[in-house]
Amino acid sequence: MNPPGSPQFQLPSFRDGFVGGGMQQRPNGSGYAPDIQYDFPAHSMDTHQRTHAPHVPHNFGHAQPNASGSSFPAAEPTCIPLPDDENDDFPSPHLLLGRMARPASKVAGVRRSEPKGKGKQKAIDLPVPSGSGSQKRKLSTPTPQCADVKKPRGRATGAANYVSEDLDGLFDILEEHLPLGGKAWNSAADDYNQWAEENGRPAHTTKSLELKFKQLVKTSKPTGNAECPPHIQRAHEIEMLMSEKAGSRDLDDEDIVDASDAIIITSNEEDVKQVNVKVKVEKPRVPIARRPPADCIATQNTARNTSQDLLATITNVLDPDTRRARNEEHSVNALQTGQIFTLTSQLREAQRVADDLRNQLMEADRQRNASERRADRAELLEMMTERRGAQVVSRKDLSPGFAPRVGSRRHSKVHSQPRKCLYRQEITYAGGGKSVRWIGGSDDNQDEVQGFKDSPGTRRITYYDDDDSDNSVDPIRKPHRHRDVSPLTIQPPTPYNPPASGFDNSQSSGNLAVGGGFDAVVTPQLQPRVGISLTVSPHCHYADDLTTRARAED
DNA sequence: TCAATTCCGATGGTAGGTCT
DNA sequence: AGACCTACCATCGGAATTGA
Repeated sequence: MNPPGSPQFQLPSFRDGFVGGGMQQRPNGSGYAPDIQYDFPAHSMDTHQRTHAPHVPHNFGHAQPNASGSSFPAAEPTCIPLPDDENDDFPSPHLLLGRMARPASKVAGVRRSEPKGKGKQKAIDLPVPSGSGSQKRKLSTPTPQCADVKKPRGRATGAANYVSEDLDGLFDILEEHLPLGGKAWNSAADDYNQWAEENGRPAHTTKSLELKFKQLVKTSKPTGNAECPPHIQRAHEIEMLMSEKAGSRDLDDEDIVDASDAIIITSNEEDVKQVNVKVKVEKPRVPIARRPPADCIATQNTARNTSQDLLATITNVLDPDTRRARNEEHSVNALQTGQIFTLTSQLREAQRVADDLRNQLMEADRQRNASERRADRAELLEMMTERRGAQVVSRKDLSPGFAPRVGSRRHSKVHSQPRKCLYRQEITYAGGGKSVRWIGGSDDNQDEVQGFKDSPGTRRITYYDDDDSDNSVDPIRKPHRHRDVSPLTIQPPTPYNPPASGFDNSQSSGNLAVGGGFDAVVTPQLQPRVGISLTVSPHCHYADDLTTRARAED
């Protein structure tokens, strides 16, 4: 027998028996493993117990350890003789367990192709193949090939501190992205670096930006100064937006446990039975309780008994009143959600109808404009035809497929009494666009009667005509007596009916000269009097005569 | 010079997915 | 259901740099 403290008495710990650490000299000299709990006092051990490992049951294994090594009947598993030991003592547990203990033959993960380390160990031990595995680890952890080139620790050379400008730019980008995960942070960091490049600021890595932001968020209040720095305040605001985006918020203790709702668990069996009923607690939709930082937990719950909090939370969850109230709240939420959906769909439908009506209005406006343009062209052709005296040309020949308009506000009188047209007026609007109107009789001052005023920049050009200008070669007429709103007053030349023998019917370009067999150029003259100068260039032998007659002034 | 700041690596925890 | 794997995150400490 070896007294405690002797080398023979020293036994390995249970862990050492499996790990293979063997027997080691303990610094305390006792030889007991420090991580073993003994449930009997040392003074109560008899010789038999003190001889053998106190943490091994006396009937542990196949044999009852015996110093003498005497055998027992084979029927007793405890009487199986032990192999010879060099110490002639109870064999070490690690020797016994080496034969008895076998690892489980069926364990999870045996189907995996190759053994891998867990978590970071895998990334450190094994090279990460490209395109698979952890991208994050692949970036941050060097592979064995490049493990020799150890990245220098500490701050990188040339890394500049954050200044207010950098923080403002970072806050702007974070406020736009509201990153919640790593990918979002990468995107935000890309934008920030792009912004930094444009503004001549140093770029930072994603982790640096994230660390800086979270460092600002968790900045504690300085004692003695109640003013929160603006950048920290803005960081808090952005962090709040992130929480809202994630559909979570911090919960105070009052939100978690309401003392008035807590129930008391007694030893009554009926109460216990009620409590033990399985309750499927529905997951709350919003808000989700978000775990506060560890330091917040430590500071807020320091004085609170954790078990009591847990018990209070459980009892609160299982409270029938609380459950009923929760169900009612869920019902109300569901009803409100349904109403919101209904209103949203109605709003969307109304917007769609409004868009359709707007499109129809625009289409009708376009059609109206096109019709007016066609009507103007038709009227112009009609007037030109009539003034040529070509009565043989019918209207439908001039405008095939276009029916004459009847009842138009602006042109009804023109159509009904085309010969009453006294002059033609072209209106060029300041905002673009142009309109042509034929005015005669009492219709010429229609705008004044209706109170219409020309907008600034609007220009009116009026071509005057007289009823007695039937096919007259003289193109010059006096300005109409009714009004002359434009400094340029031009009367179109009366079409010239060429003789049957070969005059060409060319027309000059522009609105200053129209004619058959000659070109007419009208030049306005404002000094000394308002008038025009008309130059006619005939294409025939009448040129001299026509030029002489046409040159006139009023 | 030194406090503040930044970066990096290490460590541990958590949650979700996969596999047995 | 449980073990394992993986990604992600928080935290800490050391080292280097920055700027007052």
